[in-house]
Amino acid sequence: MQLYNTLTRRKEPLAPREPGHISMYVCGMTVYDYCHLGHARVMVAFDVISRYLRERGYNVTYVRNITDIDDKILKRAADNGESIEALTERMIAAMHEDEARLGVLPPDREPRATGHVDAIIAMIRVLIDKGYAYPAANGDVYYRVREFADYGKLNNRDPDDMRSGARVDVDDHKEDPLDFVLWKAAKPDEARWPSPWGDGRPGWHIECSAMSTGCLGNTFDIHGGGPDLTFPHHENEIAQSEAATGQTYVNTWMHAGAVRVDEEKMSKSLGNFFTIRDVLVEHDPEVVRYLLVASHYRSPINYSVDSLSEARRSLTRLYTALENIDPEPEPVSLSLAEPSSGHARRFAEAMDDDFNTPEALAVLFELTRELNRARANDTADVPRLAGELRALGGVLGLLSQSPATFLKGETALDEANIEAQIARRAEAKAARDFATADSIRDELAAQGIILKDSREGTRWVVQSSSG
RNA sequence: GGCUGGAUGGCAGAGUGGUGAUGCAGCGGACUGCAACUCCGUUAACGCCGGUUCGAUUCCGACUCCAGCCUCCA
Repeated sequence: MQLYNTLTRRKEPLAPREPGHISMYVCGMTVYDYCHLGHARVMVAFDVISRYLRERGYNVTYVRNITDIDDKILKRAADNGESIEALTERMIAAMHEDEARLGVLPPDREPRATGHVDAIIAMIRVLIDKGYAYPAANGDVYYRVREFADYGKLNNRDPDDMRSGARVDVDDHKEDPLDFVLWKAAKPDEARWPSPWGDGRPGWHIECSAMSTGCLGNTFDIHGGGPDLTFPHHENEIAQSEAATGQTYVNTWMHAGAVRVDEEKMSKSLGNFFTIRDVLVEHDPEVVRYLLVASHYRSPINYSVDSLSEARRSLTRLYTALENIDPEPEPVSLSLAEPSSGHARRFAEAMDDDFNTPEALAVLFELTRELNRARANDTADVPRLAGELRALGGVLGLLSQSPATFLKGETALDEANIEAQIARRAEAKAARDFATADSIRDELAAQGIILKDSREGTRWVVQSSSG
């Protein structure tokens, strides 16, 4: 397998530290608000990655943290007049709900910053002892960036070129403007933990260093996150972790592409974000997931109503091929490490190449065509092909619902009435009263119900208003 | 200004040194009472200028434009 490594800026063969086992840490959410589509992209991207690695035979330990103490959380809780804990618990529950609806499997571990303050303090202490950090007079503790020779290696940045003051806050308490905070002294009435440097709370970057190495060891295989985390967050994680342990922190850095709206980056700070739950009011979660998987995980994608309806039409083609399979699709065991069929092999080749999901989807469509052909000819391959389509789709977290559910939607339609209309139309057709038959079909069409005649009778699907 | 990445047919989106991505849309045909679904066929692309090569969309260089990061952000 080949994985693109942000650190080296090229694809490299996957070489797990421990044969057959992959340790993966992904930066998760700061839980002060609902998740938006940018979060969805990261969750889905690494969900697909972990699913595929497992399908490929690796034993994966997937850790994704929750940042549950942070300036934005303090502010939001105060604005809402609720406790920090009430806010974060509410948002964590919402996040779990959102990801479940998107078909994202839970990570193996979900450590929270507030649950690892001891480990954070211990790491800061090591950094101070080694001369990489210093307590300041105001009670903060800072990381001494100039002390870490490799600083900037992830982003190809030279500290000497990062003109102090340009966009970095000049802070009297720092020795150097590039230094960043490891421990933040608590102001009166702020949430606090005791520490050797006074009451306070962890800085943002240090929690990931402490939790990732705590869960996975000083060196692990894959570290992932959103596109905007490469600097400074991940650069700082490297500085902290490698200074503290003296070992390589991460072998492969992986970053998802940005989600844009109207050609502008979607972000909380710009306020142009769509929350997952808002989008799911109008759209099937699997359509959203399809949209996210239809582009390579590193490419930027533009979110729009049009792109969603196109995703829906594409997914409809896959589900249509699986509709009313008789006999039932065969359960297929894929064994993607040594694929048996041509489709599985090409699917695996695509995914082996840095998780090329668009190419993998192309294989699903080719399989779909073959399945449709087999159905038209009534060949014995139908259950096997259908089972294979389902199984390969499942690796991407797609095709998980029944075709009828997807195609007919969750609408509160009176199915008995629809069937009665269809029966009435069948009678009219039998009597060659096509005017009546067509008017019945038109009436149903006006309600968004599309009829499809076949040898076995008439089936119907709902044409989504959103495409 | 610095650092990354990108520019592919009407749209979305992979990929490749010489032949078909794929999906949606279009066109022709089959199926159908007519449609829808499906199938068969088909149109159509590689930002710009140089270089390497028998041959470049693919490799190299310049240029133009776009995006992300450099500030909390997934």
